[in-house]
Amino acid sequence: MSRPESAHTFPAPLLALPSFVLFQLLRDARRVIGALDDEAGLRWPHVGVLSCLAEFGPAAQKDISTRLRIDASDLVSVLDDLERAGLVRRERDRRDRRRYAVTLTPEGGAALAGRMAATKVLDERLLAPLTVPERAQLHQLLVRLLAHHDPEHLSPVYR
Amino acid sequence: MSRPESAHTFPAPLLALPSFVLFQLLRDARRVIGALDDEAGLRWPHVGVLSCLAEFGPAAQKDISTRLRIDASDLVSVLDDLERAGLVRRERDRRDRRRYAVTLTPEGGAALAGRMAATKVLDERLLAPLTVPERAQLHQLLVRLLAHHDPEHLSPVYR
DNA sequence: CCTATATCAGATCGACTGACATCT
DNA sequence: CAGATGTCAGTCTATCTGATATAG
Repeated sequence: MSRPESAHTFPAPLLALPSFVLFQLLRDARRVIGALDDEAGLRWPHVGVLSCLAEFGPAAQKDISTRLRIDASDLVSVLDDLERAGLVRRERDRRDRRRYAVTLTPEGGAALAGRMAATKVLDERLLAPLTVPERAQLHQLLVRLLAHHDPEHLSPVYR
Repeated sequence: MSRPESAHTFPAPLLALPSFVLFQLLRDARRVIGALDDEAGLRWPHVGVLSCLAEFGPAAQKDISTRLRIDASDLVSVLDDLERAGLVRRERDRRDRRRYAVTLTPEGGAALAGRMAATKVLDERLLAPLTVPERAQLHQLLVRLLAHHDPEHLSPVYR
């Protein structure tokens, strides 16, 4: 009659909350994508920074911090890692010597390209249960949601 | 002509990855829902446990751990918190004295109800940019994705 | 002098690992 | 005995707070 509640089903009231489903999906995804992280030594903030530089060109740490919504203090060690690996360079901005001009190296560009390709494969696996139009629909809805969030009203303000 | 790239837009290649959009949405949501956490002293694992007990009745810690996909060792301190707050009770299972029978108290039920109501409000705010049918569509797609994930194949196995 | 940028030290949380006592 | 259950100690990442040195 009624479907048996397996030991793996979540409580229905939680599944009724979109934010909970979102959260669980991401926990699952982290275990898959986390494998990529360990492999290359690049975790998500590293990839974010590389992508940021590739897309928008050299930037000060504050710019990267604001755009990726990462705390500026946390960015320091990420850039240390990337610089040590030769994927970015930190050069003082001569116009404003408080700032660095963080630039992507060719090696950084290559590392990013490889990582993006691998991630794309995992993303397809993540959406595999859906039909192609459904995947597009879901992706579009998620992007719209994210776009409508007002970064100015998010606390804390990424310093 | 072309839309100006504000200092707040993410790199387009990242936005093309559903997993990235998912991740960012959740980071935003966490700041909103996190306010609830601090207020009541109940964080997400606490709410998960309460909901689990309300939905499926008294359970051993192993059962809760498996169902919520939380590590059994992490569950210990969560239950300590809940027990100290009088929201659950730990009673030894007389049939198998390795196990506890964790039961929800009336106070636990009340705390859960209040929290779920508050969370529902925040979830509606999260989906506010979408029309009502779009919200249903999004939610349904997310639930289907989560349902198709095979918990058995997720590592690590929640001990 | 006040602000902005980058940095450091430290705290918290969720997730994970390994070891261990107790019970079946 | 082996295996299951609950617990403890400790690691790691992401996030956040507060303080500080340097530059505009």
